[in-house]
Amino acid sequence: MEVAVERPPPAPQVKAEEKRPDAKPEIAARPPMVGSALPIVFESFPSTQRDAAGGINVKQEERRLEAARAEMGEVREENERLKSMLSRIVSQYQSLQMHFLDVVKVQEQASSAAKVAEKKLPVAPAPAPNPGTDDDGPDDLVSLSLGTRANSGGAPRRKGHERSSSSSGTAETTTAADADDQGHHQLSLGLGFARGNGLPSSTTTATDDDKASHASTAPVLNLTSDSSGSADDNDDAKPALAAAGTARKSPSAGAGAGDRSADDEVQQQAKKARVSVRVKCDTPTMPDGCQWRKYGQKISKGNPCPRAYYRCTVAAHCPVRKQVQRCAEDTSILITTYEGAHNHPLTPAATAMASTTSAAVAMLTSGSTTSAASASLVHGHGHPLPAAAGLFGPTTMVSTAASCPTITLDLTSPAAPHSLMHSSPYAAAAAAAAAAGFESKAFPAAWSNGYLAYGGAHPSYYSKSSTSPALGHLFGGSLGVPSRPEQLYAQSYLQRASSLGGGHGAVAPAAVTDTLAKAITSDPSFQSALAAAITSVMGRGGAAAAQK
DNA sequence: CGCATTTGACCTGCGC
DNA sequence: GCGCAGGTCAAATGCG
Repeated sequence: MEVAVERPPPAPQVKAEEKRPDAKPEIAARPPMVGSALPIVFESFPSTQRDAAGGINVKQEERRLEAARAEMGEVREENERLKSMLSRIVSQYQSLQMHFLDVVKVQEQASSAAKVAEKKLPVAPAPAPNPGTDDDGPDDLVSLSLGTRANSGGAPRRKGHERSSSSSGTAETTTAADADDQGHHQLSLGLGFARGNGLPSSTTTATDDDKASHASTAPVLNLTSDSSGSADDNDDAKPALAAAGTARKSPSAGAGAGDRSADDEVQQQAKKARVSVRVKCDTPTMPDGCQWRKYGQKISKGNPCPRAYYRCTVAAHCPVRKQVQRCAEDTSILITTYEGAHNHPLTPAATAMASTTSAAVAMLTSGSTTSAASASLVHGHGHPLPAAAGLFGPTTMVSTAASCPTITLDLTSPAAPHSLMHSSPYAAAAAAAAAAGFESKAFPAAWSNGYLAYGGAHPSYYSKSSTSPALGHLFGGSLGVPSRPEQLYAQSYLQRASSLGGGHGAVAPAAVTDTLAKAITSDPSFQSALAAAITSVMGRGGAAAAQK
């Protein structure tokens, strides 16, 4: 087994990054979140503060300036602490990965010895074990590709809805190369399952898709859910594997699906898993950075609050939908259920949420099927659902009993951020978000200064978004999505390792918690962006380690 | 006037 | 097969 490496070139992920020529891959080299390097706009000291007589209340202004300087100093210190913490996390990750690679090597040696002994057996992929079994071999390595899809130059990009789209002008597949051809970088939300070695099917798929989609400007749909795809892959050998319990029962399932259009199939795949997010929110919908159009409302059984149905309207044919419903027990809690994958560039904040939810979907789908392609998450050992719990922390629930398996990120329970920090940074962020109440929409001066002005440089993204553009700048435009599989791998592995190791892997100082709480109270969508940021940072460390 | 929302009708899947 | 519930459609309505 080897770590699946899908490393697209570090193309700009969002337009925000294009505005930052100084952006560097290392987080430590980034411009500080708050510092003199940033064009801070002192909005809180406008010229209108001058008195009407034309004189200046010098004392008052000086006092304010001093306060602002002190505040900046504090934030700078926090920033330094954060940076040191991140570097520590990265180094710890690297050592963990070295250890992991050692283990992998030992396993590879063992499995190669076993293969020598079983030379008679065909090479065909064995039927996937039940999720949770520990006999995932190296071949079962599955990695998750989340996010930016720059032209990866033939790198495995997709495994799943492999299907010839050449016969239809409504093809839903467009490759990253196409996106580049069209002059925009496709920051998309992809859940790709890439084999750690070989990848014959994905490679051919990419080629086919390239051919088919060159004539099309259809948008990308990257949610590569596993059941159908794997059924397509293996329908001759493992027909029963398609019965993952989530797909609509279709007699024509498989590569030769006759009546079902490609669009339908994509829809089916996108519908398989959902992510439900529970947050305390006073607004009608959770500000997640996307534009939504309401298309229906229903009173569902057991809840007097109506359930609203929204469709993403950022792109014309974006398949993403969400359901919004208030909790029956506590109407201040908003339950937002996301379904599908965006086929268009996202704002950083929306990307963060999308990556969070899609990562949850990845966890879910990796554990909800028995296909070989999705035998388990990344390192493929143990129980996928616990793995999901490890990623998302104690505030996560996974429900696979329903026809549409749903993973619930409960950001309302007042969990203890400090303890959660030990097991999952994401959970810590979620808990911090919960502790912060997720309610304030006001930006304190420290956050509104500079960031808003700077981040607002991309009106095309934020013209109608309900989410502050500040987030885009906060994360440098490059943290929206863990763009490489090893990033998620890194995240998952580090979290697991750190939890196994008694929590010494990702211990955060209390100051970080304070920072989180401060930031989260600044913007309701910060928690999602933060989650993606942590994911990305850790992933970056993982990528750096993988290159060594 | 165009767009978003509302809302009743219709469709589909699932359980009995 | 029937009924129920969830989900979607589309005409009507409201709003800027």
